[in-house]
Amino acid sequence: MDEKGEKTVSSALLAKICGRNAAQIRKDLAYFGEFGFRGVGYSVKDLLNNIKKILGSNKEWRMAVIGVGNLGSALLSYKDFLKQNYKIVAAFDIDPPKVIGRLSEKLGKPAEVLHISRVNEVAKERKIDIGLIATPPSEAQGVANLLVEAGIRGILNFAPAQITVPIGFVVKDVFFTTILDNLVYLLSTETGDSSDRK
Amino acid sequence: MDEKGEKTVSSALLAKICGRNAAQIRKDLAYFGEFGFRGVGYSVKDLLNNIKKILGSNKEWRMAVIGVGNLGSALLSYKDFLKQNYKIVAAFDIDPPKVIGRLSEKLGKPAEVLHISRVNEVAKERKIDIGLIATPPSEAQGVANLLVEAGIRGILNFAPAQITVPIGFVVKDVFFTTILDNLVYLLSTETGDSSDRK
DNA sequence: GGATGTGAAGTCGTTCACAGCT
DNA sequence: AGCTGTGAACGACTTCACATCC
Repeated sequence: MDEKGEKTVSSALLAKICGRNAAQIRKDLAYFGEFGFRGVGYSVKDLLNNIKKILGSNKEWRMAVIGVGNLGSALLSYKDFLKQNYKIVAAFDIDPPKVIGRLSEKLGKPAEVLHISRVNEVAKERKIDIGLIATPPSEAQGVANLLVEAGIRGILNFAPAQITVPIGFVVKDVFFTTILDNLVYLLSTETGDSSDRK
Repeated sequence: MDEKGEKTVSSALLAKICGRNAAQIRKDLAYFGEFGFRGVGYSVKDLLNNIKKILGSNKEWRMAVIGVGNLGSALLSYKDFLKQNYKIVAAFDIDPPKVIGRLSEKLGKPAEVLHISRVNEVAKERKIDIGLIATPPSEAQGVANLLVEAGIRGILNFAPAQITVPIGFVVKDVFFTTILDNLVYLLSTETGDSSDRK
């Protein structure tokens, strides 16, 4: 909307777009502050900024990929689709030489992949906020421990393994198999519902 | 538990394992039928079968990967971690020759990747139930249309694009960026909460 | 007039607590 | 005695509806 030059937006319009109730939109926004103007709506620009502040996407988040196999490579090349404020600033693997060769072929330039043992040092240097675990499941907890030691507070875990971290750290799992199970449930109940529920 | 030879399990134990309330477990199970025995608990074997039936994981689900780039390759090699009842039975791309070379190197055997134009024909032959879209976002809707035409009712969409399908078809998105946004929100609220909420 | 912010009402899901079966 | 299945109590979230302000 901002790009389209829209100046204001109403809760009713936002609700329509998101497929929710307008009161829901207002309640949720009002929870974080008074962003709107009665009789007018919300300033698109201000609302955007406020939401960014709320979600933490006003600051740059620096990420490292750990495990440069198929999935890790996909993440590295996926970076074009990441929002501006996410940056992949390092890649680690247990066998960088092997991986670098494969990656360089693909990317057409020598890729930098560091040995996992350097996480601690590099985390400080490059101010890494978040680690993306893309290792085999057997290594996931070990890698998580290294990340915790390195003071990296956020972990996005792609390995199909349960990971635990001390309080103060946050892990979020990306288990596509769970979503697949969900899809299959919907398919087998045969309701013919095409919506995308949680 | 079944593998460990456990014969029965109580809602209290299941609740502990899942970190939920025991009544919740009972209510949820009771919704689908009367699986338990008063004074005893649930038969592990029976419960397992019943849950499989409910979730639709008692039947084999045949899947195709569409788009064999980094992500698609990752999916193809991920198959070891898939449950027994999920099978990847085909891979499609717009440029199979190129992809096959790259894949074969990796897998050490000539990989079979078909041209996307053959989806319709192959979907019937191989009884494909589910399509995994791993193309660039710009191609996602087009591929979805092909899958729909081919009568593939389930789509797991990895491309960062919104896809719509006719009623009777089901799309589930795997947007790891959404989970990343969520992680970042938790990190920036600084609550130090390490749990893995929805 | 028109859209927000918000108490009040309503709805939905969770937990309690116990009757009933093994 | 033990544990399920479930009505009733409870709590949380959603929607309504309107006073309030631009």
